[in-house]
Amino acid sequence: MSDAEVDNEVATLLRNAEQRYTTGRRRVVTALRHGTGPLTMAQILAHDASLSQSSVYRNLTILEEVGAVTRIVTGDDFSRYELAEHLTEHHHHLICTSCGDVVDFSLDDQVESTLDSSLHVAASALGFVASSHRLDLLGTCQNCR
Amino acid sequence: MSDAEVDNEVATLLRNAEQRYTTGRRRVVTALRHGTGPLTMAQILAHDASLSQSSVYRNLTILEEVGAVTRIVTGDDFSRYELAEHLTEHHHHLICTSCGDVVDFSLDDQVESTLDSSLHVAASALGFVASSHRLDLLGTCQNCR
DNA sequence: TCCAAAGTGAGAATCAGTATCAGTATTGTT
DNA sequence: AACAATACTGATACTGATTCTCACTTTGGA
Ligand SMILES: [Mn+2]
Ligand SMILES: [Mn+2]
Ligand SMILES: [Zn+2]
Ligand SMILES: [Zn+2]
Repeated sequence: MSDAEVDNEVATLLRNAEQRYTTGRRRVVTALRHGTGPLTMAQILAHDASLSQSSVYRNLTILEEVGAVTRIVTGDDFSRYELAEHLTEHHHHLICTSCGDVVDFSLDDQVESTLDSSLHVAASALGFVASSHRLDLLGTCQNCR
Repeated sequence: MSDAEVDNEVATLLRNAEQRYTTGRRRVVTALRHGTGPLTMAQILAHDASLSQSSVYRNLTILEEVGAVTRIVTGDDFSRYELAEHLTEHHHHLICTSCGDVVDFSLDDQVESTLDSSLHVAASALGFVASSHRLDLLGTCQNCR
């Protein structure tokens, strides 16, 4: 999805929720488009010094509510935020247990689909209706070795 | 692994770290053995009213450090704690996005092993040394439908 | 141009989790 | 058994990421 298409889609999502696509929100989306993984608040603010922390938090919450942003929790003290998968692609996260850094990665479509079907079987055995999965790889990144 | 074996193993892990296996720590381990998924602080305290919150937090941290307990973060505001996988079995979590409840589930060994090899391939392509994976299924539990 | 509704940002408040510390329990030693 | 050294406990204070508040600003429609 091109930058313009993402922008369009975010605009639509916000409009449908009767929210405006303000400059601040555009800047947050731009920040999230950068980087190789989900970003922390500190990273977002570092990327765009014109942003105010309280507004970014508020806008991330709204963007998440309308389905444009996903909040990622990895285990350290900070949440991380990324564009929702329907604006990017389905992917997963490599989480460095040493420095906490998070980067995206993807699996073959075939692995994904066999995984998905196994998951649905396991889920329905427990009366659970599955909507999505989350798969993280824990280990050590290149820098930390 | 039987109750006694788990107890033994936890005792060894603590001893090796020059920590004692006190009554309070035994009670925490007992609480974690109950339930069908990782437990929140509130659930642990509800299971055993004799426990004091600050000591349970401290002891969970120690039990995690010695490798007896794993801390799980699912996205709501509370951490959850479970016995480490080498004291139970490798498994994953169904997370209800409505009520926040978390229950364990497992996949076929075969699915696990093909998944693991795909993950290692993807990881090494990015200079990442993988040590374990984490797989959650998000959806709606039986109660919430 | 005006108005009403939505958004902003600086600071206060919240709250899960952590640190402190005086008192208690356990271990090893004589 | 008595003692000292060390670990543990639990009430409480503190921390820090996130959320809330509210006076002010911006936006979009009439
Ligand atoms: Mn996947
Ligand atoms: Mn697995
Ligand atoms: Zn690292
Ligand atoms: Zn539920």
